[in-house]
Amino acid sequence: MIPIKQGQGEHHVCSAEFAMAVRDTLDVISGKWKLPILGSLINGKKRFKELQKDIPRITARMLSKELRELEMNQLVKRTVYDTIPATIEYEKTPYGCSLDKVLFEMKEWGTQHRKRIIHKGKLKAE
Amino acid sequence: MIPIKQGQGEHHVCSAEFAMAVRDTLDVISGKWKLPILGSLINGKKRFKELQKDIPRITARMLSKELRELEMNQLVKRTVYDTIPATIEYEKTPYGCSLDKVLFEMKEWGTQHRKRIIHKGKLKAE
DNA sequence: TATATCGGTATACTAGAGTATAGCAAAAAC
DNA sequence: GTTTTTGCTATACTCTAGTATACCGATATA
Repeated sequence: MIPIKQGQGEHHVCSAEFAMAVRDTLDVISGKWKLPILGSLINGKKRFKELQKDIPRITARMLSKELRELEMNQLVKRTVYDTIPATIEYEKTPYGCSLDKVLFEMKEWGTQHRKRIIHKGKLKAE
Repeated sequence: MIPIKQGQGEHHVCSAEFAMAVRDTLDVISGKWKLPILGSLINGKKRFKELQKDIPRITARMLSKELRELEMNQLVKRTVYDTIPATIEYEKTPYGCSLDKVLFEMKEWGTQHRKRIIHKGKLKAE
């Protein structure tokens, strides 16, 4: 048995809290359709059917569900206009924009990571 | 029909590429155990059993699987020492540390988001 | 001989995320 | 009438992430 030892880690609460906070953010933006939806709303307000047309292959069920979650997290605002048939608009809130910094960092890292890893055939080239 | 219209969004390729890059990052760090593992490796090298002890309730199967993924993404390095029984050490790579900026932003946002949302009873208080 | 340790793998299961399809109410256009 | 539009919901399914449990070979320890 070789004496390999070094930094025999006490593991602090800190790390668990860190993980929780990161996971909270993760929960808000993960799911197959949240990013496409937020992406589509960058260009301004959109109605339900517009979002559907904008996001290929999304089902009404998923669009509805994800919009509801985004709304609960206050990233998206839903406005109902009393027309017939009902007009309902979705838009990114200012708070939703507070995520931009996070998303920007993730985009930067993801971009370079793809370049780095793609050569070894790990990521789907698409 | 009320003429509600404004920013009739042409939707660019840009947004899809953005979503892809963010998702690449998401794929690397999501999964139930990746953050706890990276957290445990902050304190230095660890052996398999040490990680198991450090991360309550993780199964050998998941630990092994997640470590393999982290290794494929070059965030973690696996070193085999020719002892008996074999000694195997895992450690965060310098490249793994390049994620720190992203994780920091996610932690910051997640922390304030929990404070913001918890009052409305959306997040599990834990 | 039996048991423990190390670093896992194999097999089978469960639960949750996502899909597919049909339908609804109310009015408008044909 | 019948069909179309809007913004969804209900039901049933599939597929994948994660869990539970047992086991492996080699060696050391009792």
